[in-house]
Amino acid sequence: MERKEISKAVISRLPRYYRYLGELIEEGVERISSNELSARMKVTASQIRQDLNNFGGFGQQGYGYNVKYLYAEIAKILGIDQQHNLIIIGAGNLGQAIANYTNFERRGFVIKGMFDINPKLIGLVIRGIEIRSVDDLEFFIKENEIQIAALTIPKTKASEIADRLVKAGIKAIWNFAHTDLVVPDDVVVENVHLSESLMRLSYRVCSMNDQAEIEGKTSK
Amino acid sequence: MERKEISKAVISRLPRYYRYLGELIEEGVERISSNELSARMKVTASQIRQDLNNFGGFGQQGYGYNVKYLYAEIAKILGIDQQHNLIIIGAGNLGQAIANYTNFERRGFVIKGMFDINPKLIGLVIRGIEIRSVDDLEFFIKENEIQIAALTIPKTKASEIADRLVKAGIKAIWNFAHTDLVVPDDVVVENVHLSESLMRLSYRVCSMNDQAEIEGKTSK
DNA sequence: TAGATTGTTAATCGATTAACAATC
DNA sequence: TAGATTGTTAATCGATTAACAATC
Repeated sequence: MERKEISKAVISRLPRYYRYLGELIEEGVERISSNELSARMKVTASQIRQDLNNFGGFGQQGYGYNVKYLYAEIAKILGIDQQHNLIIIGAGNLGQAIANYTNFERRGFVIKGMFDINPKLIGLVIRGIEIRSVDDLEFFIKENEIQIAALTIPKTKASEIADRLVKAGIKAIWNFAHTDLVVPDDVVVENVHLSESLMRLSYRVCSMNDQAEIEGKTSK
Repeated sequence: MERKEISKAVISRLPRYYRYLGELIEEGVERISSNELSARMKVTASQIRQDLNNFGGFGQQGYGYNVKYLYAEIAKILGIDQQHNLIIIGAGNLGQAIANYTNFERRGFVIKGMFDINPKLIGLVIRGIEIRSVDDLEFFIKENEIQIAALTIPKTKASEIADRLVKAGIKAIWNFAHTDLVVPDDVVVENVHLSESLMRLSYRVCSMNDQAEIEGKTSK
């Protein structure tokens, strides 16, 4: 069964399609054409059709796409129709923010436990999730069939913990630490580097300022 | 003064270069060739040279790049050699996580205030930053020359607050709400959509599983 | 059936990589 | 000077957009 490799660009657009389709369902819209969706999402209709056709023909000529059907299909593609067991390592503000975000659960991401090294935090319960000692990490992962670990700890500890996670058989790391983790090929790492995001923002603010200056000088 | 438009891909790589150069400085490395850096960062040397040459010739033939100099130059390009005044709107866990992250300050991002609508939070002080009522938003922005607003509030309130921010003269929004904000062309929006990041992770975990299954069937 | 809109192929555009002359 | 490595041009690769035949 030959599986065409899907480009990263396509995959990263899928969640956004999913979000818009969810909104359409809430609005009670039953069907939508690539053209209408294109206008809403500010992407080309061509791109929408190309992206979707990587996974199959979900539409119908002359009709468009059935919103609910497409929504469900994208959920399947993203794997959010299945349950994913998750742990959070690092029970600081960021870890707690994730633990408190109930929407993840609606997408099948079930937070089974939190871990920290701070004795003051260990034993606390957040939204029904207990904070445990990192000493119990390996045992807990196996016992609870944990697939994903969110890493919300300082970068100094990150690679050490990542190694332990890999050895314990974790499938994926959602990495918030400001460092690039080195893991085997069959372990997925998704980085959320907030400081890099903020720097990109800074660049754009500055280049916007420069532009305004130039225009101010030349036109008026 | 003709400014060549720099592609988004290049800009999004700059913070990563910056991070690696910072690590090299810590290690006491004085100079580095595009080839050595390429090996560390797992990108091609060609890409490094191309990326940097968008902004000027920072290297020297036969020598490579001076680490400290390049580090400082990238800081200038990103605008993190300047101070940026920032506010956080939404003093929940995520807002507090950002407020507590002292590294932002080292890059010139100074958090001047936090805002919330919850009376229980208003008046609290986090790391010297007071939580204020959103009623005071417009006054505070003008009084404190705020350029950037981090939006860590639920999506239902996001566009209303975004409109107020734009009217109050904010230059950039760091948007953590799960919605696309509509703002004028001269206002920058940088999105951090955590749920979309988690869905991408989910996709990759699932396609990894599929692959393992296929290989399991065909090879052994 | 006629009109609408998809699925898909072809054309274009942009980004990455390779190659090498310039130069420290 | 000879060796190393950049800056930059050319070649390749991939992603986006346009076009249109297929078909509901």
